Amino acid sequence: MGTTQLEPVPEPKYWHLKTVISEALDSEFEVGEILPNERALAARFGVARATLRQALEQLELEGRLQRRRGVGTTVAPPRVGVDVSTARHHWPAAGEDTWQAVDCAAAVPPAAVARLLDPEGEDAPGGEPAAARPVYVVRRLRASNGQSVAAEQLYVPAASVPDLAASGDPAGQGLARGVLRALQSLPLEGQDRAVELGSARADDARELDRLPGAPVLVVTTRYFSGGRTAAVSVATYRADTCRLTFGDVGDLQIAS
Amino acid sequence: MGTTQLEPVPEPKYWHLKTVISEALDSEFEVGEILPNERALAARFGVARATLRQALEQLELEGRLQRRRGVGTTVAPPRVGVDVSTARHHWPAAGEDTWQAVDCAAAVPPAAVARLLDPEGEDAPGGEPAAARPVYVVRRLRASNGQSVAAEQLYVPAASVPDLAASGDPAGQGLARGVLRALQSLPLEGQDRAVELGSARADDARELDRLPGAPVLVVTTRYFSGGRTAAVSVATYRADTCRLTFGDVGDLQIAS
DNA sequence: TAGTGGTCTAGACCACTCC
DNA sequence: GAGTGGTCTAGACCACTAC
Repeated sequence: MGTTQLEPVPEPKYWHLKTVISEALDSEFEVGEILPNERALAARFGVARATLRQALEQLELEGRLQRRRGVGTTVAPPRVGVDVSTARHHWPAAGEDTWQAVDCAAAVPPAAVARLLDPEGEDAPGGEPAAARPVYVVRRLRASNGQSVAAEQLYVPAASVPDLAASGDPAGQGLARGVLRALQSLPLEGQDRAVELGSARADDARELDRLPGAPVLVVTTRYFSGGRTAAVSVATYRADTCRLTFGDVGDLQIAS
Repeated sequence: MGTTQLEPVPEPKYWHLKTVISEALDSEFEVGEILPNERALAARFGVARATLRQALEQLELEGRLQRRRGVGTTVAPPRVGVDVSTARHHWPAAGEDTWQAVDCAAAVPPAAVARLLDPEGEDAPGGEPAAARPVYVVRRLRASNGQSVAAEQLYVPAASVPDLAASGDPAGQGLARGVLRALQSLPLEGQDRAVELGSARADDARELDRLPGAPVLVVTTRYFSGGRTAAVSVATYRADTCRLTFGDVGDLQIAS
């Protein structure tokens, strides 16, 4: 490309750069191939490194590139589709293949989650503010092709799993499985899902092998039982490598 | 906050800044209020403007802030939930309330869309490569509370709407409505949906009142009819202001 | 015209990975 | 230790909005 000069309404340099590099990725590079380093690329295009980085950041956001500190910038494979459909209502399962329970502890949920668990914000019978009531927090990881693609925290009020207290008090992974098992016995009356853009918290970022603040797709699910919100799941998916799919093909079978 | 010193494993400044500002937004600002300008904020926190901007960018990505050139930075209202559920299969409708048809033209679809329309990549009977066959491209806008939240291009192969050619050849909005009407008469056998992160193309950005490259949620829908993919919709939603909801509450009615 | 956010530069140093 | 991407600085100018 030699059209760097004479832009009548000059688009930003980083935007133009992004286009040029994107086309080069299509025609001259294979998946997994490593690009020249940022200083070399900046020199080649005659821009400051910060400007080049702005273009690379966009391409990484779009899932075209993958950058790793100390290693380099590589051409990313196409995003993997991960199924998050709600065709059949079901509780998070304990012995599931896609999700793996990692840990569980009792904790006070963040305010946003507390609002979902208890929209009216009513106090507990004892007068304790509902928002400050601790809940079980089950942490799970979702893998796909050996890669971690999502980290979830599942918030379960103790009231939703009353028989759990009787079964002693195992810790960590054992407790996680116990909570998931206890949920299975409840009648699931409906669920509710939302997807939005977020940035990875430090702990989720670590489990997803990303830096804190990396862009993620946050999937929030409410599970309804007994006329109440019995559990809330907040799952963060790597936005760079994932495409969330809602399979809903009806009576037709599609190859792909 | 005075814990700027003595970080044993110092987190990045912009990350710390983001946290501090985020807490300030919760406690000291109202929705719609304008913040001090970037130069003033950078001076107040003792960082370079670029560092401050990194924090603001993250907060904008999370939907906490809204920045407009020439105006300032304001506290954003909570994200609006927009329903994209597929509970009942249905074609995009012509006289719908949420979507408004804007335009229509015949064009060659981008390669990614061509692959969805024709997974086998088979040639047309005449020998013309299928990927180069033009399709109707209907552009629609989705508004919510007077704000444009999404821009869509709906790709409809001429083969999907055979009776359309007979009805003359209106232009623009008229053609758009004609294509949508013609789709209604087809039996819809299923649909398929995916959500991923993208950055706004220049034309979509203009219609969404954002800068090119702004983060968007891209919702791709395939409509199946007659054993084929009869149409493909690519809708880009403003990621900063939107939360995509998949209402699927079953037999339960939830307030909120 | 003044003030805002958006772009860009040319440096510097740090954290990390790999050899 | 060499090389990578990540963070940060202190400037500059531009495009846009509002008065």
